[in-house]
Amino acid sequence: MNSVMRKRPTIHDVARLADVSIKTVSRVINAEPNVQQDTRNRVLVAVEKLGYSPNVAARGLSGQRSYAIGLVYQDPQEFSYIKQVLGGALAACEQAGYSLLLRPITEPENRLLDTIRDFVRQSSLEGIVLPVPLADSRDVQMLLEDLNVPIAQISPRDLNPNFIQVFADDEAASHSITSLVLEQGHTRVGFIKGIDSHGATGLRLAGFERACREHGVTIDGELIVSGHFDFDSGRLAARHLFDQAEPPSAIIASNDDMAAGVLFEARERNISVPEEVSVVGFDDTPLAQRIWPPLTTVRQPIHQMVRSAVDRLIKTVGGVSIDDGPTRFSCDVVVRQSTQGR
Amino acid sequence: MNSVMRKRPTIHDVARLADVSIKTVSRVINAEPNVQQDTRNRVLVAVEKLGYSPNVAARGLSGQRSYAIGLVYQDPQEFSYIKQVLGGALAACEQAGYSLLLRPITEPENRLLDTIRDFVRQSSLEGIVLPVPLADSRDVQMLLEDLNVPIAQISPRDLNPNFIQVFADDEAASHSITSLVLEQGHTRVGFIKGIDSHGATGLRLAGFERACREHGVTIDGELIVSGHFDFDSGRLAARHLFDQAEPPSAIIASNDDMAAGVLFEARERNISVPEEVSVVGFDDTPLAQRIWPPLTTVRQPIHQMVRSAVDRLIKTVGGVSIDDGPTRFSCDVVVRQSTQGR
DNA sequence: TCATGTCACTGACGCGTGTGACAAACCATT
DNA sequence: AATGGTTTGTCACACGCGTCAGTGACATGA
Repeated sequence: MNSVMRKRPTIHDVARLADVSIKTVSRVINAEPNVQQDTRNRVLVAVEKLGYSPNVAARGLSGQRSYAIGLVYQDPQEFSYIKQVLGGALAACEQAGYSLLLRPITEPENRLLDTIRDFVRQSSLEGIVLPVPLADSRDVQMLLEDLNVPIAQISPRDLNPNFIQVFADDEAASHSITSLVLEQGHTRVGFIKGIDSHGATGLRLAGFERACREHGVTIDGELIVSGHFDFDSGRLAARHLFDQAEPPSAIIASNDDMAAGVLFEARERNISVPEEVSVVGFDDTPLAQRIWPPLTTVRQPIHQMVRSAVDRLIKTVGGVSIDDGPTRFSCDVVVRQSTQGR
Repeated sequence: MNSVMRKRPTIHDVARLADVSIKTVSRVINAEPNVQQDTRNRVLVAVEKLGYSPNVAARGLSGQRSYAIGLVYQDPQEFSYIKQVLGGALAACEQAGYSLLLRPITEPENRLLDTIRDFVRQSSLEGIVLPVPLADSRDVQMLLEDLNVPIAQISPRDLNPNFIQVFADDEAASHSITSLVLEQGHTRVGFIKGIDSHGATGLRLAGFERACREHGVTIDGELIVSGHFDFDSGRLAARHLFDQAEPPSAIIASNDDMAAGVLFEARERNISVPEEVSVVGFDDTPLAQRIWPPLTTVRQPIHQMVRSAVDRLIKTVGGVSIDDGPTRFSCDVVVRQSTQGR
């Protein structure tokens, strides 16, 4: 241990160097008004010189704040969704000087509330980000309301102007991609729904149905099957569709993982894609480009959505009142090789 | 705002309820000796009753600690590796009452050191977890040594008994899976290396070569090509191998993403897998089960590896000296349908 | 001239916890 | 009865920052 033990500079060191009081330094750091320009400059120079950054612990202790927000998510097989949520949340937190704490949920449902309560307590969280499907849990909402912790919901089912909410425009996206398929001449189109409790599930189905109506294609109830947003349920659904007397010539899955299941099942049955059946997914996960054929799919701006939500969450906990209400983001259709006309 | 504003209980509240001094509560909480059993129990009951947990900010402020460790990682396309690293690190942190802070790296190399320095400073990190390839950066190592922050390296290239390091037994794993292929009768086996700076790259190649020697198969330098651990480089490497006068009947890729590239390229050329060429990967990512055919691959116990590393990191920063040195974990071969005998 | 208000800045205090010195009470063993 | 260890309590202080009351200095208007 021959290296010099440099202690972290404190606000006092800065104050001494800039020849002002610590309060003035504090004002500069926190961008408060009422500081003369040249005083402000002196302080900033001193901060730079010492490499000062405020001690989060002390700041939190004194201000009764933690500058921490939490992200609670269900730990899925296909992780790319959460990866993007994470990225967006981190970006927002970093910019605002907050730290982001993670809590993946794997426990059975009954321990969920305790887990979240402990999470909030232990880390004194000031806010919580809830992606689907947790965003929809009434219990969780009530718990956090009770704990007085504001939440940001990512794509929840129910609109609520009192909460911070962001959505992808699932109905429009589904309408776009369905129209694409219909305009390629498909008339029997299968649709694989997601989990009913997801808000996106209903909207994606609605967009599908609207596109069908607009293109004068009759909707066959037999062609609408349920899935659970995972690979296996996609396979199962595909099996169901392929086994019909008059199977569809195109299948729209509500996410990429299920679309991958469809491709897998088609492959097992020697049904060629896209020649015999077109397949589309949702989400544009990395998987979409790695399977064969590469998936035509819809890309949601998840990163930006979450970033926007967390920005607002941070403003809220910081005492700035906002009135944006729920925000809806538009999606892009990404055409690849799993679709073709007939 | 009609809900009662319950304040967080403090150590004083616990002391009052248990009818002891705060010092004694502190002794119990921090597992210090010299507390009688029934006193300890009284305190624990009070803690339970109040739902008390020590204020991290105050504790950190007082003890000059932050109870935070950081995870710095390069943000790759294929995220499942980091997902597991994250899981292992979180598990270790949660158990020890630490919080884990994340810093994905997307910036150009030259800002890397500044980014890490800021990260450590701002959050007063007590330790840092470095997965590959960051674990290998000499610059980063020196920076953190200079900042006096211990590091845990996940699968670094160079053995160093002074650092906390964990490894998968890549040589043995590669030997196993290569033997599997050779015993199926393949004699021309292609091998796609990873990035040279990765420690695993050399070891996986070594295991491959040892298996070849043991099975009396001559190693053709033409069949060993380089990749970068990503899908595109896997495709490129496959192109190179398929274009040879005498192409291999089996290809071993150093990770799943590259193996997926091989499958993709084979598919584009109508080369059937596994009938005409067997393909194996490494890592057992979710992708391995979703592409067609499902990949024979190697599963590393990444979660456990990281958990063990972070456990030791936390012990180290907590002042407990450890003498385990680098630890090596064994891997499992997962046989699926991308390989067959000839 | 004086009252009033605004601006720039100061300094003591408190946030909740850990630490360490010290003392008091209790216990078991000589 | 003397000794020494164990258990518990008391008290003061430190940690670094935000808060808040308060102090001059200066300008404005009556």
